[in-house]
Amino acid sequence: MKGIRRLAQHLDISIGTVSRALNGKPDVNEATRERVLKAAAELGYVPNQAGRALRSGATGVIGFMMQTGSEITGQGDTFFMGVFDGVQTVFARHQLDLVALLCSSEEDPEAYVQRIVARGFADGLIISATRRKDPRIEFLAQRHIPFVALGRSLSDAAHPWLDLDFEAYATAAIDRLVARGHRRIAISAPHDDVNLGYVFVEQSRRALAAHGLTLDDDMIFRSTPNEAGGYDIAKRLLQRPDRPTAIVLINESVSIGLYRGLSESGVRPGRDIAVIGLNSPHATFLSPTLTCFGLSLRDVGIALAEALLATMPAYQADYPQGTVRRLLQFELIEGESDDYRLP
Amino acid sequence: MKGIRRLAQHLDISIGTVSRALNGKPDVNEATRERVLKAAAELGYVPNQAGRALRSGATGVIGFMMQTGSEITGQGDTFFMGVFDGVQTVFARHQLDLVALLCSSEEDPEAYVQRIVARGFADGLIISATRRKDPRIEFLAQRHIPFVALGRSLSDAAHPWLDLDFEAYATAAIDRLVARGHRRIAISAPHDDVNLGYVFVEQSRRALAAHGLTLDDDMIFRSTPNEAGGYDIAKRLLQRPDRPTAIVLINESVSIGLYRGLSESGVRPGRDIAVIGLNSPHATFLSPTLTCFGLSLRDVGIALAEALLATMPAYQADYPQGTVRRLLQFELIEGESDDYRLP
DNA sequence: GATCGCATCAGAAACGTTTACGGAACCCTA
DNA sequence: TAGGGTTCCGTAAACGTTTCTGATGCGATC
Repeated sequence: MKGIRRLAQHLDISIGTVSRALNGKPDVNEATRERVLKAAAELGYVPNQAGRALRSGATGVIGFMMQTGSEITGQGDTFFMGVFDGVQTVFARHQLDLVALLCSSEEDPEAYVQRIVARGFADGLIISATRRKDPRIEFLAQRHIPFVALGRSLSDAAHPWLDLDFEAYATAAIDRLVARGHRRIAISAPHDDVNLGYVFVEQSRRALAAHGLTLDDDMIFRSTPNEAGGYDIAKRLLQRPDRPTAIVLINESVSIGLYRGLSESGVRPGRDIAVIGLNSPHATFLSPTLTCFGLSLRDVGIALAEALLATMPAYQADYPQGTVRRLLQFELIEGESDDYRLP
Repeated sequence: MKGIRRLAQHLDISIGTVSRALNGKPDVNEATRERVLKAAAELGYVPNQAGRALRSGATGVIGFMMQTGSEITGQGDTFFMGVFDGVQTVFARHQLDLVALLCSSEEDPEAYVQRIVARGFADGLIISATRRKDPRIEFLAQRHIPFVALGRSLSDAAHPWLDLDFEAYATAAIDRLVARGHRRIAISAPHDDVNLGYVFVEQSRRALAAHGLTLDDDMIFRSTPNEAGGYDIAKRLLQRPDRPTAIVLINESVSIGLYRGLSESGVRPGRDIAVIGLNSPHATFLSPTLTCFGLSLRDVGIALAEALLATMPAYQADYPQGTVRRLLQFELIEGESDDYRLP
């Protein structure tokens, strides 16, 4: 005898009642419920996932989809670890378990999502590394699977999403550099396919225009969003006759690579060139310290979790239902890397 | 009509036969199997996870347990991503899905594992951040749950594990520094509770002894295994009258923090002190470049996957059964940080 | 020509849970 | 006392698979 049957037998009670007691259903005597709860704890009873999922369709699991072995997102896992932490603090209140769905770079993300959904693996999904055109979104929206996307897309589907305000970042960084006298400002840019890349370039252009400046194409340094990319940017940048006096970067890895590339030529951030970075947990541990914009990853996670629960009817008591669309703001962390000023 | 029933109806065949055809069972005509496979692909049929798990106990999922929000393991950045990538390349050959089981730091890891197992969530487990005394191991071994531990423990249970050879690292690093004339060598150490901490300190002691040197207690710099810890080490180290001339570190975050702490005082690794680090993907992007020992994270993942499958009877055709216990070796990546030599 | 073995398939039970339904006991009211 | 409501609980069906047990047809064997 196993599972709920064992528990029922032990209490000399029917399995139906045990189930109702455990799930907080109304029609069960409070005294009985106490007994059941106590016995369950003692016997270490945990409902079998498969049985529950099969009958009720609910798994108690939320999946966070992320890609492994991928060079395109450039987010290391300190990023996700921080976000996970935030998500979990919210989910813990609702007995929801968070698991990371690891989609190999060998597999098509859309096929992966379809598989996961068809298998009935999770009650809801958080998808990350959203592309501008992302078929996962249409698929999930059409099937009414509860989900939230970390990153905007071009999709028409009225789906919930959360994103970091890269426009505000571009504006703030450029304004800061212009105020310090810079006129030839370079930016780094990842693949246009991810939203950050597109948005960041366009907004930088507008921010410069607001100061009567233009963003020349050769001031846009495209690269892979990792150390090698940053290193490469440094090399390309240094051999320019009209070398930019400042550069705005889009993640930590690029910053570290750039630092290395510059230092090999004796060029020091903050003294010979101004550098502003983004989302750099190590910012204060680089040398010189990196001026960057960042935010609490935990807060990102919390916002994600709340946005997801807001789409799930089962939680409408706690979270006002609706499709959340929200931009999270960065905060400035001042360092030495942009101390370089021009008259 | 849904699921396998729909498929069976569409083919005018019984559901039993469909199931057997899909699962490669022997007693089904090859022509029928072809038809079933074709129809399944066309209709996009994917077996429901819950149904399958309930009946057969097999989920097709392997869980990689890791802790979030924890300060103790100190494995930051790309460590897990690299490992995942390796694990997946092996699993992909067997239609196994890898998911990361995220155990919040709020929850007791043993309770978490019990919950996951009782729910029948996965067919096998990879546990990381193994402690010297780790109740998860006894629990899993006793229940005969297929699992492999990343990291050794003191457990008597004859369980499979995989670990990095920290002893060899300690020996190699110390030998290298001694050969360069160093006599006052410091080491950094994380919590003794994680195996790395214990093993590393003890082996460093032995390695020094082999050269007629002793490891004084005040040359063991305990710290949290992150940037703040490394920074703190630098500060403590610099105010010593008998300042060590070399230091051996245990991960990348500590190295970065130490670099920062040193540079604030104008002390430069490789010129004023010798530094050797461990497992540092950014090693060549630091300035000066960090001499460190590292290995392919992908290989770690592959070894983990193979060790796990070697414990699962279902895969004995491909992987000789047995309990793998294996130490993975580091390789030296030479940098500038240990250029500092003494006569 | 009866028997056996083999290949192939249909049918049904089982996995552990949730939940719709109905029944028993009890209290209240007319 | 009959009727109706409420509270609590037991029963059984259902979820989508896998797998066990037979059944059928057919060729080979004696």
